[in-house]
Amino acid sequence: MPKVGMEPVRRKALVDAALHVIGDQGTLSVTMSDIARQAGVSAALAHHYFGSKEQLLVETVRSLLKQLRDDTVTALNAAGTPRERLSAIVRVSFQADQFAPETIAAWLAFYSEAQRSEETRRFLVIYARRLHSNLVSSLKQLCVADDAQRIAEGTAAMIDGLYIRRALGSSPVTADASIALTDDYITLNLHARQPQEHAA
Amino acid sequence: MPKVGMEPVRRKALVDAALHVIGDQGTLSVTMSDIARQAGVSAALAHHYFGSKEQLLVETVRSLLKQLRDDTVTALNAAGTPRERLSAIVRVSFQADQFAPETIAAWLAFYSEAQRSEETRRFLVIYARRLHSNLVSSLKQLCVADDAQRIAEGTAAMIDGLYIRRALGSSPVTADASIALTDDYITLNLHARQPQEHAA
DNA sequence: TTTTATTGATTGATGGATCAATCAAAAATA
DNA sequence: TATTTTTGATTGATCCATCAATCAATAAAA
Repeated sequence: MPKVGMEPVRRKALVDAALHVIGDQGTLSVTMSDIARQAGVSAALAHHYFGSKEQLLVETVRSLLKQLRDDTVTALNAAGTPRERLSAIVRVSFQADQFAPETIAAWLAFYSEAQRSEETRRFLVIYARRLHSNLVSSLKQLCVADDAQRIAEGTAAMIDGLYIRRALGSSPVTADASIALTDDYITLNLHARQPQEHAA
Repeated sequence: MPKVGMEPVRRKALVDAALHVIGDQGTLSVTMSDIARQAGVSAALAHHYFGSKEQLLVETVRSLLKQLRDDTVTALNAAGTPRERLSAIVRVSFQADQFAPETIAAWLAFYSEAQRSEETRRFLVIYARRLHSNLVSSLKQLCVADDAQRIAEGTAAMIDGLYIRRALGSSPVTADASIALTDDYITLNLHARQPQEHAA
């Protein structure tokens, strides 16, 4: 069995498995065995490569975050105008894999974990900052800096809120509806505060 | 010791203790011992009155929800116009005790739990529906029904989102700022879609 | 043969649940 | 009023399952 160079393969498999199982069960209280089984290896091997469950979980948030960042970068590169960039950011947030119930359940679990794990909180704060910063960056080209901050704050909140409501699975919040709602919010704000701006 | 009629007293003490401990630790993975200790009784007594940890947790969500409902009813009674009622709903969501870090941590933990516990999800769905319904009820007097639905959806999402961002404790989301942001969202929407409405 | 990969077996700790045993107030009885 | 009986309240001790973590052993490269 043991081909050399398995480490990166196993690490990835385990992180993916963790994400899968966590999303499926909706909690971080999954066992190392659950994760290992999903990855097709023994629990002992998971410990061998990650040292502890906590470390594996940390790597898992990191991975979740990286995925989102990569998607965002790609989307931003394809967008031309500032307004298009804003829509791109919104769209990425609600695109298929991010908005899948299991993915949201995993995010939720990590948000809860952030209350305890300093490292997890750090990662989530990074996500929040990045989203905010991306929004502000485009908004500043469309309105005054002060408004840009406010609109970014509201947009970010709405995105996160739509996630939560989706997690409950109550109201049929489709991805498209979520995108429309968030995009409308931006448009509304820009039209309300910007008319006199084109003079500058 | 045993004065008769302790049951309601103990139940309340245990539920309050559960809320306290859960909010403090930010997770439902608190032990019955932790809760019982906080309530000043033995773990065995908690089992005696609630049968299981799960049941105690369910009663705890119920209590959290009841608190919010009572506050909302009070606020709505004090509000006159539909627009005032909307602001009242928003204000209640961010009022001191609801917006306290421990309370938010508890909410978050329960949202995560809803992925597993059918009963917990039921309660949270009720909360979501009630919020939505309260919003729509007032909005319909200020704009067309179709818009009312949409605005309610966005408002609810923004409220939930601001909660999450507060939970992270990153950006300094004060209660006042949150109220302003949400209220602005409502105002903006009403002004944007309503001008031609006064003709009807 | 040395190194890397891998696992089954084992363990220490934790925590939910159960239960037999107290304790004291209240009610019934004398 | 004094005495006995009953019952709710309460707990310490304990059982049992789960789980993270460790380790010694095995198997396949190199």
